[in-house]
Amino acid sequence: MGYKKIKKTEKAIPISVIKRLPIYHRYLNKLIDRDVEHISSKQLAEKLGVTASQIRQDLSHFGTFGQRGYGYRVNDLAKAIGEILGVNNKLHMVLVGAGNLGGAIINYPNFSKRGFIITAIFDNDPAKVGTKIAGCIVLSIDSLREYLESHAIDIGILAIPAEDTYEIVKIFEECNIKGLWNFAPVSLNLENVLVENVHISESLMTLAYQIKEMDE
Amino acid sequence: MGYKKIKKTEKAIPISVIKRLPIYHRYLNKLIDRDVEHISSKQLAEKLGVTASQIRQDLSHFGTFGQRGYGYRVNDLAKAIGEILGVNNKLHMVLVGAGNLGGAIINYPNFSKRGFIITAIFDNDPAKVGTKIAGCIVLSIDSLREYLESHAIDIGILAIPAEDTYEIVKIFEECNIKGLWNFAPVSLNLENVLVENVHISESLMTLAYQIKEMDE
DNA sequence: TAGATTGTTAATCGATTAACAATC
DNA sequence: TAGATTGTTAATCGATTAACAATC
Repeated sequence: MGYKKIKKTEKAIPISVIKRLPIYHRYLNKLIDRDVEHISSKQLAEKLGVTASQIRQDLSHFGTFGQRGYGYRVNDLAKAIGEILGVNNKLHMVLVGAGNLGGAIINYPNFSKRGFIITAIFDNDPAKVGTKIAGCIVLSIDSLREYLESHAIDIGILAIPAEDTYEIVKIFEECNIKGLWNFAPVSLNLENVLVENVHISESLMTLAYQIKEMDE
Repeated sequence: MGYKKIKKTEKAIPISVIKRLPIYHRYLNKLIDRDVEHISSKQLAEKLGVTASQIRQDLSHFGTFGQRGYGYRVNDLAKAIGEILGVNNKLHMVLVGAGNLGGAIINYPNFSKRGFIITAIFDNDPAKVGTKIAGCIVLSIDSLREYLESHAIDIGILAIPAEDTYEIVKIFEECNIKGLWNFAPVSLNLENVLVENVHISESLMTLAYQIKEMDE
């Protein structure tokens, strides 16, 4: 509970707004690839399954980006949202867990292009230590703390089983990590660390529920 | 847009409530493993980072599950939520994309225990066709349509690149799939298919934004 | 019984949508 | 100019929190 820091800007931006920005950003970049020059909030809304009003309202938190009567220049808007999100800021990350999921994350497309740099991988399986995944060497989990103490790491990625989570999270907390991107099937809520829980199996259960309801 | 079907029960349950149920469910099962017999909404709320009021409000959509002055029997509540979510219903799924992410999904722990059955894997890489992943054979993407037409499949899992998504989604739509669990970096919004978009890279960008804000 | 905690109603808060003047 | 579409304010809608009587 409790704010870590009061923002300087007038009002805090709702997290629901922030969560939509990357979605707008991705689609705008797709439009750039297709050489689309401009788009109205209405057209964008239809493509993304939101309302035009919501897009304009969301953007208004950050400034004015369009032209009345014309819409938005795709290039300009993509760039503006990219800047808001800080897509060009470099963030250093370490991955814990060199299993299937860890491999999938590290191989995720355009990851490094977006400024996300994985500098080391850690695993507790001696058979994996010393091997390379996507050009990055796997280190022993025993060296995680020392590594964090001697490198400036922003984000820890947890791709580990639920039962190992507590122990690993403790190390990250004690080393003052800024954020954790958590794929472990555990809901993390930490006092001093920003956490993004990727609730993979929860999302499947939500889908399953909706299918069940549809069938009556 | 538009509702597919009006629910028979008095009021539709908000999706925000449904999304929290699997989180409660998972933690209750953890408590069962630890032989915890009962828990109050207050205790549960503290552990999960929500309010006690919200937990009681959420549960009240489905009935009454606790005892005043005592709290909830962990076993009973876990079972009740499990039934609401339909965790014992079998759902048949096919996975499209036998890459790292596909492998991670199919190896996700307790997947099949929860009634989620992956019956086939499809890929467009001839080198992968015929191989086995987690005991399941990889078929050619060319046979997806025929497979869907001849088997009762509830959910399609998309673990494919963005550029292949449109083509594959079309097949699923035409074969009247009930739901799609989408890991491709595209926002899907379909008229007649329930979609759960797992916005992996969007969630990282959200975390990155928050870290940037924290640093001012 | 006295203390605790639910289930539920009411109050608050926040987010989405609608509407429209401004203006390109 | 006329038409289109923004940016923004106001209205609506929905979700969360607070409060408390019911009751174990």
